[in-house]
Amino acid sequence: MTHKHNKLLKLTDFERKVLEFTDKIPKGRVSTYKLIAEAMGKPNASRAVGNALNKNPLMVTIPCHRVICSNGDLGGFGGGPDMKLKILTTEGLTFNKNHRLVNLQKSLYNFS
DNA sequence: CTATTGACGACAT
DNA sequence: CATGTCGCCAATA
Repeated sequence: MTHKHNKLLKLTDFERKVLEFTDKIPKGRVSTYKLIAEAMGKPNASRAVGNALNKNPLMVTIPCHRVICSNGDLGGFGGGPDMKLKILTTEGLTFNKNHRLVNLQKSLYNFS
């Protein structure tokens, strides 16, 4: 614990904030990299948001699988896109043949 | 300080 | 719809 990996304490403010928002997304709903960036007051940092999530795939308690692309596309995932799809499907969401979330608007969680 | 690297996004083809 | 290009941004080397 002392010299081992305690990533939690190495988080930058930006990363911590991203995880805070992500943690608010309820099961069965999703948000997007873009929306989180906007919620943070940095509307053009969607890419950085994704990178922040990528750095912390170890945070099992935080539902990073519920963050997808603005166009409904799946987006990335540490455990692989197939796993992300499987989890979200289990949570009640549906994706079409083009790996796009069906009825994105309806599933979007509103921050603020 | 500069360069590179991505779980992105908007647009053009 | 699929793919490519370019702009953005924070973290790292």
